[in-house]
Amino acid sequence: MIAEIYVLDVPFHADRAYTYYVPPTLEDSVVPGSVAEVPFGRGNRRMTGIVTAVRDGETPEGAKPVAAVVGDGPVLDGELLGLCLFLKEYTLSTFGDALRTVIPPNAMSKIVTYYRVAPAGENTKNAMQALKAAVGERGRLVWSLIEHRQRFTRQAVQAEVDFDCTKTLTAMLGLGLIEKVTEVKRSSAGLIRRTYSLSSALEGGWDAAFAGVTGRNQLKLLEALRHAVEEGGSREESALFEAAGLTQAAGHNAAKALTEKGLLVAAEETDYRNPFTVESILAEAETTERAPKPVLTEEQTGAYRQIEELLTGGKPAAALLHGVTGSGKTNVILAAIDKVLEDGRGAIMLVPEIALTPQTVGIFLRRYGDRIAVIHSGLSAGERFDAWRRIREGLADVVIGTRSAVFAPLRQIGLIVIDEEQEYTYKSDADPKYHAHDIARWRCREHNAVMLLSSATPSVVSYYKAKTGVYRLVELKERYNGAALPKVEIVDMRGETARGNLSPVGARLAEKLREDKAAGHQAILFLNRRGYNNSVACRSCGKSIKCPNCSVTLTYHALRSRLSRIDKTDEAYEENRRENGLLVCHLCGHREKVPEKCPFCGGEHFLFMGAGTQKAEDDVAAIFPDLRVLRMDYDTTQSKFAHEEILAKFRRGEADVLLGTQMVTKGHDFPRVATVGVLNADGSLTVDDYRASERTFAMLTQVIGRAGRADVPGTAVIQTYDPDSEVIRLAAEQNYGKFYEGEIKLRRSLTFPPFCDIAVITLSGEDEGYLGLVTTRMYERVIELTRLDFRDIPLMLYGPFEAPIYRVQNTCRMRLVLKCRLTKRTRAFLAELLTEFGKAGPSRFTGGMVQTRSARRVTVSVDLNPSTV
DNA sequence: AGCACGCCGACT
DNA sequence: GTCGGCGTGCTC
Repeated sequence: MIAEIYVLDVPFHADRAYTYYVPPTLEDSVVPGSVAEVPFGRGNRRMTGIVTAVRDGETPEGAKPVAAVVGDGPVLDGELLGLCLFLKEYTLSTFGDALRTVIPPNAMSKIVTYYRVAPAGENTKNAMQALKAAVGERGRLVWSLIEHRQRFTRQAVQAEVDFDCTKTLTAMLGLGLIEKVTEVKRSSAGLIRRTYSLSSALEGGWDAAFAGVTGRNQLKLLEALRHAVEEGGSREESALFEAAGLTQAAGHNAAKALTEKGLLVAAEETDYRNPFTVESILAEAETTERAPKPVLTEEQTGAYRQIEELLTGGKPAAALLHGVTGSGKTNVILAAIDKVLEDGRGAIMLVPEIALTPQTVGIFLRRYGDRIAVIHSGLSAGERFDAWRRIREGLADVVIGTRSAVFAPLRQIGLIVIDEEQEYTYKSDADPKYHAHDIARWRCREHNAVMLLSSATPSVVSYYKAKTGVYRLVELKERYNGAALPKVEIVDMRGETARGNLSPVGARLAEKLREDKAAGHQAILFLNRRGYNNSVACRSCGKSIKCPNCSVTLTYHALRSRLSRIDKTDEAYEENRRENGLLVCHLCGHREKVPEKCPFCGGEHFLFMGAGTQKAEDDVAAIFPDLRVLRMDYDTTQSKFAHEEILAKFRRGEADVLLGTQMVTKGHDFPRVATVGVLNADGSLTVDDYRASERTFAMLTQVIGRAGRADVPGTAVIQTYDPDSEVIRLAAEQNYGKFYEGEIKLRRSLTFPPFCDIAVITLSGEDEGYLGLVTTRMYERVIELTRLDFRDIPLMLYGPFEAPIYRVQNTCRMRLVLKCRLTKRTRAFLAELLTEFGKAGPSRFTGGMVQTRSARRVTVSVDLNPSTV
């Protein structure tokens, strides 16, 4: 019997099925989807692999035997195995990356290789002598590092020395000083995490604790804990044992001893609570009753009927539910899910971001209760695995979650809903760079299920597919419960600036804020830029201060929550800035003080330009001292539950204004909000991306929809420097149809999606010159291949370009952009390119023109239809 | 990626 | 002479 096995952790160009033979003893357990331990490579090192196929037949020349099968039974069923293979081919990723996306890390046993010091024997002393002779000073150094460790990995040693330690370790291995061990790290069965902390009853803190201990393992454990506490590491049991270099058993003993001495306290807990438990939602709703089946309006019923028809058709299908804000799309979705559940199948509902859509989640939890599994990036590994198992075991059959929830291991899928389908969070930007739409479509085919995209402002690509019959188009045109659309006012900010109003809040918006306050209403202000000032420029030479590692200007962030408002031209103001804030890079996190002198010309005065959310908050507070402002942006939502807390506070009426970035525009439903203000509507239009209009339209439509939901008549004030903009005008009218018509014409004439696909090849490396060389070679190779072996695929090649942000963390990035049609054949071409590059290595790829060694690292990645171009 | 093999220059 | 750095090739 022979098995096809994908070995994990191999580079792209070696990532294929390898043929192993199955020893008779393993014939029962080697099945597709099972995890195998196999010898791989010249050294036959133990690697983890996934069996993708099994068949009878002659053992081919050179096949090695499967060493063992790990875990109980296959980790992947047929569908998910197929999904991994699909992901690999579709996104040009490795099988291993695909696998790790499809299943949670805890679900699979894996093989770990490490070294340990051989038990001291007769020949250790002799070996030490030989060691010195064989590997010299390096051997001594490595030995001193590992001598007292129970076990260690090569990487751990490599991290501490500046030479290649592989040879030294190999020599030690040969001398019998150390031994190599492989171990199967079993999938985690339990979900309880035990953490340790220093006993609070202990007087004298760490010093006292260390004074009370003599045992070596105990000291190691204590030291690891102190390190974790002081450096912010994990205090979780196994992490501590590992950091202390202790085996599980030794760690347990040490921990037990320390606990008995009263020095340590153990706590069994989950890292943090899942905020979306049924209990917490029901408690907030002050009811334990399940939400009843929603009552549909006539129009909603019509929409539902169309979807029902697809659901009962027994064939895979896709539909786009296009409904204006407030038309009750959620009701239609709930009805469709009810139908699917009645038929004994499950449903997946994707949302752009869980933390920003607590209301949607709440609605689903109230309706489906314990049948729901919630999946999002904030889950700890244990929580994620727990949710995954509940789904796989059939305990949960409604899954709601972000992008990765599309992989939920439901046995029978009836419906996959993608809410706010145009959101770019559905595209992954890490390998495998998949789009949730494509995964949903593939799975729906496998399950004869329906993919339902839903949005008030669909992406142009999806709407085109609906218009051309690829998707069924289902439209909702009425705002339900008759709520009127908010009144939209477009304010020309050029006039404001001319009148000397430098505040990001114009006169008209200020007036509305006053009215709202007087009437007891609330307002939302949106500004798509965080920080205080966008950039800081020298008054003498006009140059702005840039990040030393990246090619972007630094943003000024105030450290104190409020800077006192002083006249902008005052020198004292500048001094104030210098003392109370920092320049921050939004790409790499670099921070520095505002310099005393301009690094270019030595000038001593700086201009602080452009307003971010921090400054807007300050200005609003200064203009309206009695308004209570809540700011919600990246900086104020870093702690756990920060989103939820800010939103809850605002909902309870503890603030008058909610001011923030993109995250204030999402589907929150605040009944008391009368006014929404867009402080700078042009910000997203000036971005150099063919979807800039589409994004701006969606964003403005969304913000406008936040105004005046219930009985409060709403107003949206859109401030812009380009009041004639067609996009802004159409968004104000909420006229998607007309926006689409204009946009699709443009896309057709310029050949942009949906009339082509875009593949972006990015090359990155630290040495600029060398990167340029490799990029040129890659460019030439693309031309060669498309003239020869791949003459048949139509494409247009652009570039090489510098990436829009050329340098990030000192790594330069070059790009080749291809307009093409993504077919099997195009993918094969790109795979060939990647394989050649990987096999040959950059040095031969450039024909031997090699520069300094350390710089000779260039990585290539391909992104198909990326979320930003 | 990781490992082994084989080729060169700089040392004892 | 040989150690170790470095390039090359291959992975069932």
